[in-house]
Amino acid sequence: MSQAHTRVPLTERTPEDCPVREVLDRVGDKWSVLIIVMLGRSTHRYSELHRTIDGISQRMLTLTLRALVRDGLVSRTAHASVPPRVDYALTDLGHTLLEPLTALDHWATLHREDIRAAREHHDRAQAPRPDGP
Amino acid sequence: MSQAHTRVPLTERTPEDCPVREVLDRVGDKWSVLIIVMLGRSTHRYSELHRTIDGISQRMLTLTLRALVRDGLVSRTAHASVPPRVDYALTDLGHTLLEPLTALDHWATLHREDIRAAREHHDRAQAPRPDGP
DNA sequence: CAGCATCCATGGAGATACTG
DNA sequence: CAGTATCTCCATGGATGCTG
Repeated sequence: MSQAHTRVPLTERTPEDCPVREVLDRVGDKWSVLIIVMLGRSTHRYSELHRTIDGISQRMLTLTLRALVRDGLVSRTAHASVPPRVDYALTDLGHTLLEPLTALDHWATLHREDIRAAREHHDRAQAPRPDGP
Repeated sequence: MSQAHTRVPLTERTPEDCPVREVLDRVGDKWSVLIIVMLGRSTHRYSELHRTIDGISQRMLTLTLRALVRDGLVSRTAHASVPPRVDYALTDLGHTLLEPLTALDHWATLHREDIRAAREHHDRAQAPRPDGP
């Protein structure tokens, strides 16, 4: 870790140059973060994730897991037992991602109400007036 | 800001309970981060953003800016001059978001090659065999 | 149990043309 | 200059049924 930063603060200007965007492209979808966080706590089987995540379809769970495995963030371990058993766990790489996500989470927890407030304020500002414009 | 953390580490389990997901829902889209980062450096006018972001359509620029303004992350200042001039800037709230985004950026910069490598490795593993399966 | 395959609805996002 | 208005396309994602 000596040359990694050629001083490109956050982004240059194009979506492709931007590392943050790369992460968000992989993890900014609807389910990845949930899964990563779940696996950050402990290893889980497919069915556990399916039950716990609540709202996710088999399709999306499978697709998302595959993507995460492909990117080396999650490991997949299939046990050749009679009722098949597959465990998913965070890789070391996946664990390192947990930290910046936690930072984001702290921000979100601290400011979610600010956003809510701003939005309501803004909506109230030029909202549809009940008795006409 | 004293009771904000009832100890919900990152997510409970549902997408709705999860603050991180809330942020990603607002900022995980294709352009928000780019804009936030641009504005993190300095105030910019509409046309500057449109030129600089490169690839963004007027439609998406407008929509994204509106959403950011609505959420209180960006401020919009219209100067009533002859050629209209509108400046966009980060609000204080927007600036605080810059920090966790920077954390994400550092992670991305550090590990983008790990992901690339993992993906290539994985793709090579059970890739389409040239001479049939 | 742990998926895969298929169909289908939604809306995110680009291209283009027009306006205050 | 700083947007709006339409049209359209396609990726995301849900529901359902089948399989090793």
